[in-house]
Amino acid sequence: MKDSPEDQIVNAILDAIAEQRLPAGTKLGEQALSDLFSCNRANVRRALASLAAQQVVELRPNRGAFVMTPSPKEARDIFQARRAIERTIARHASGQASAEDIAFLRDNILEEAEARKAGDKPAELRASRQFHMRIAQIAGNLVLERFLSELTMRSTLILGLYSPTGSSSCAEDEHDRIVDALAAGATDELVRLADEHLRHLEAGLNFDEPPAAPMSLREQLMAPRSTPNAK
Amino acid sequence: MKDSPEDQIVNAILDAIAEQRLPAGTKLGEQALSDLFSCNRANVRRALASLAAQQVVELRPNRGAFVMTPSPKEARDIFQARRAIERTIARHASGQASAEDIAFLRDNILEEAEARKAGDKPAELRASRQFHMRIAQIAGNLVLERFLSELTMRSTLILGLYSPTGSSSCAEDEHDRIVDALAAGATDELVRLADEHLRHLEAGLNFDEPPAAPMSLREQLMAPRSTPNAK
DNA sequence: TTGTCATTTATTGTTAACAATATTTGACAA
DNA sequence: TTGTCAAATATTGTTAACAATAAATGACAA
Repeated sequence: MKDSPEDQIVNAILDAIAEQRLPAGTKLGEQALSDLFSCNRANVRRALASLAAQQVVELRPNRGAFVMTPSPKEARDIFQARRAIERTIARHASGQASAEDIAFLRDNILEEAEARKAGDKPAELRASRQFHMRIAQIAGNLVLERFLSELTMRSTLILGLYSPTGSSSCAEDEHDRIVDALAAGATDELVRLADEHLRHLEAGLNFDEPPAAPMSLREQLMAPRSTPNAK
Repeated sequence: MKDSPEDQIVNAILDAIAEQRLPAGTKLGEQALSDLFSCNRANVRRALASLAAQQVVELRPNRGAFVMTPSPKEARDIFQARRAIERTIARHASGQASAEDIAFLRDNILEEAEARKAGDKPAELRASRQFHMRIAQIAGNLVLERFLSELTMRSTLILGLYSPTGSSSCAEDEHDRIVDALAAGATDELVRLADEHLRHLEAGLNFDEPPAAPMSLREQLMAPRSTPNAK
């Protein structure tokens, strides 16, 4: 059961984006990737085509592949779609959660809180994402699960761009109450909480100041310092 | 504004599937495609990777690419997801349709009816699909629009597999009433009609007899006749 | 005839070389 | 210094050849 090199690349990039290690706008050079994963460029190319089909990567002809930079309008669309899908998921998950599911989710909340306290952003984001995805699994619809997977990925990019650092992830007590409703089989309550939860997340965004300029790998390493130019 | 060869292939295949000219299970050979579109295999490969990411094509390692054959369980998931998404779309489209939108939709209904009378299945399917997609455009959410595009594509495959030939497409009077509700801005009514419409479509499926065996291009041309074997 | 197996053929997977296109660099002039 | 332009470099796009794998063919034996 070994993954094809192409899947490896796709998954590695998706993971990196989900944990905000790859910010929006980062250039994904073919050479760099084929070196990293020690495979030929053909595989890299196919992987990038897959990611582009999922709208996670933008393919500019003759320029290369870049991590997608969602516009404010796209951000709105994505969160709107997320609400529609997560509400549906909540409705179908209600009453379907096993004891292990509930245990997993409670444990996951602790994990996220710890990561937040420790200042480990990647771990925090990973836990938060797992929370939402686990509920999707409970709902048992693979199509909705895949859609949500794509949307959480893009949400992470949005948070990285438009979130006044810090408010970027979910309020943990909301997760708490969601598990309570899920365990109690309170469908309407669960749907309401899911919707509210996402509205809060979206409300924390700030589109006023333009997103930080797209970075290349070079610029990330050049240490911007305090731009020593001026008059 | 010319399409890249890769996009051409992707769109040609999507169109063919949407009009049921390419049935589920058809093998998509790399050579055949690169000949058809007179491009190199690298482009074909990337196109197939994109289609696989959209779950419209299945990639079997060392075997090639095949038009996806949705299982009954997948069919259920797909229609469930479609209801969730089209309901949301209906809600957002309500009150947003321009006069041209309504005119287009009314015209589209006629077109579909004519195609049906003429026995032109591809034209009928194309019109029906356009109907749903136009409403998605009115709703103005590109994410939901793309999701629906993928789901209608896969729905067509499902209808081709599990529909007792004939009932395969939408009841036209339902489309009529949907346009009425859309034009009147009757949101709740519109959502209800959309949901019902999809339930009717799904109810017409029959999973009892197994889907026709996966076809290769050869078998499609060999003229199956009445299998002259027996005792 | 019918089933099995080795051989042949076709198809997919991989790699490398080359062409076309951007990007960077550095020289030069204002 | 600052702006512009040409040369140099790096990156993406295309193509062809080869290797690995699966499918089809045909010979052979029962």
